[in-house]
Amino acid sequence: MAEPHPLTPMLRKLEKWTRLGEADREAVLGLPHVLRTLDAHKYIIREGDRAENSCLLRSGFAYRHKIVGDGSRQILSIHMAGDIVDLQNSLLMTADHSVQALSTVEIALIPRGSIQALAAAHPAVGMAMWLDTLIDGSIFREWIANVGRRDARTRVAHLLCEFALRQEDAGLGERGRYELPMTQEQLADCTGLTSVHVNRTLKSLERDGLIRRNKRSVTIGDWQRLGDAGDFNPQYLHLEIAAEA
Amino acid sequence: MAEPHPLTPMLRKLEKWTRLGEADREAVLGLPHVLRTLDAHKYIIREGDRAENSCLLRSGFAYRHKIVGDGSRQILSIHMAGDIVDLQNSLLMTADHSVQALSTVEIALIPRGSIQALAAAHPAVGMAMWLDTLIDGSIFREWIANVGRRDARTRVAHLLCEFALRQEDAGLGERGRYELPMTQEQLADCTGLTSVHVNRTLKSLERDGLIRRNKRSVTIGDWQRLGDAGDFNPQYLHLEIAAEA
DNA sequence: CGCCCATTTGACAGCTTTCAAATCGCGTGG
DNA sequence: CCACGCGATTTGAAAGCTGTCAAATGGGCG
Repeated sequence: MAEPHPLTPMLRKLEKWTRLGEADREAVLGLPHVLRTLDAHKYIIREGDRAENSCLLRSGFAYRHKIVGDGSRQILSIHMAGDIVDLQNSLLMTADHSVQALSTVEIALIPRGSIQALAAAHPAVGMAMWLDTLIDGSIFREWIANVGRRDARTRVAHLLCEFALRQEDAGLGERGRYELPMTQEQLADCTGLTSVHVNRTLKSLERDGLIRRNKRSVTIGDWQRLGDAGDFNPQYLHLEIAAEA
Repeated sequence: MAEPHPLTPMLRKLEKWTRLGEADREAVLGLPHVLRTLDAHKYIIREGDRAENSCLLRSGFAYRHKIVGDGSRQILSIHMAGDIVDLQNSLLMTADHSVQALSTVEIALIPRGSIQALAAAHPAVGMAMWLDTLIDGSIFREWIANVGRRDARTRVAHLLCEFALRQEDAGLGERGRYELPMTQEQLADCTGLTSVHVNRTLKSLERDGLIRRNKRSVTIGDWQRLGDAGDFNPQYLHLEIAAEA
């Protein structure tokens, strides 16, 4: 009957690679926070805002993006339940991008000062958060390569593979079939393409039997072939690899 | 006459935003390390390698890159004296990209275990390294937007602006004129273009009076106009902004 | 049932790439 | 001091992937 503690997903995330002591765990759960529920499209943070909070995504999906000079949008990453979306706000003063809800989301806002104090008082927790940031960086690097050097078909297939594994890892489904809560326009903004071309690409992948689509759900017909088509090597997600001395 | 300590640049980097205590400083300088000098083109780390060391770049330039399925290369970031290039190696097990020397470089290799121990024993240093990682991430995000949503001219101009500010910040020159130690092919791999098109773009920027070139040195004729052409907002570099509670 | 947004589709334009070949820059050897 | 060699830079012409513009179709919701 006891509700699980609202920050449990954060603990799960941090303990995926690091073992925390009891005092560390208590300190994490003891973080002050404000719970919010936001509808799809609502902003969680806006580029240029003074960073006040870090944000734990407790349920739902969100995305980070930037608007460039000509007004077009580039999505930088997609986040799902358990992700700590704005850890950089703990140390950087100004948000350099926006974060928006993709679906209805439940979030916990944690004041930056508390995150800093936690890291200072509990180095093991600090290192776990640092590790999370490092993995974030690894995914960003893969996205640079994806939009910079792959053709449309490969980019889209790569993105579909990434979602499959991350959703599976987050316990939200299996890699063979999952919900893709994004419009084709949003997929286009992830891949640096146009929605028109994403549509053609998706249909091409479907025609070739690599995926099947139904509403917003994606079924991967042939994981091996989709991975090949997407030049996908999951190593950059660091799903398995633990940190150790 | 006393040689400056080889790890001094690391201290400079870490103390740019954070104030460290005397014990912290000593701990950083006390890090075990191996000094190396590598010629241009040599690998500092190869994708897939088991990560053993983090690497402080003491002088020279280096770049990180990935090779995608069709064999083409995407450069992920450029590094210059003072940068700590492979901090992610401290916590992640496997290198997900390669790092190569762009010029002759002097590096210091620091065992991952020592970095971890340092972060555990000196939380302030750990947080400074974390902050460095966060800024890295911010630059990666800007690069995603750059290759994903800007046209060739804008991408190249943006890159030139970034180099100008970063070299100035690193104390290697002034923003109005600096050495660009890269071939046009490498510039192409930074921007997701071909070297042919980079060449045309550079000439176009030059023809319009935004830059002048001489060998590998770049003079920025009109900083304002180049910044506009490159849709450049330096905020993402977090050059000024300090962390505070 | 009707509105609105997302998905599709077609024709055409255009930015970049590709493919080659010429020129340039510079260190090396005669 | 000049010729040679090789990688980098330039240039031109043509092809192609992706974007643009419009319009039709489809699906969910009040």
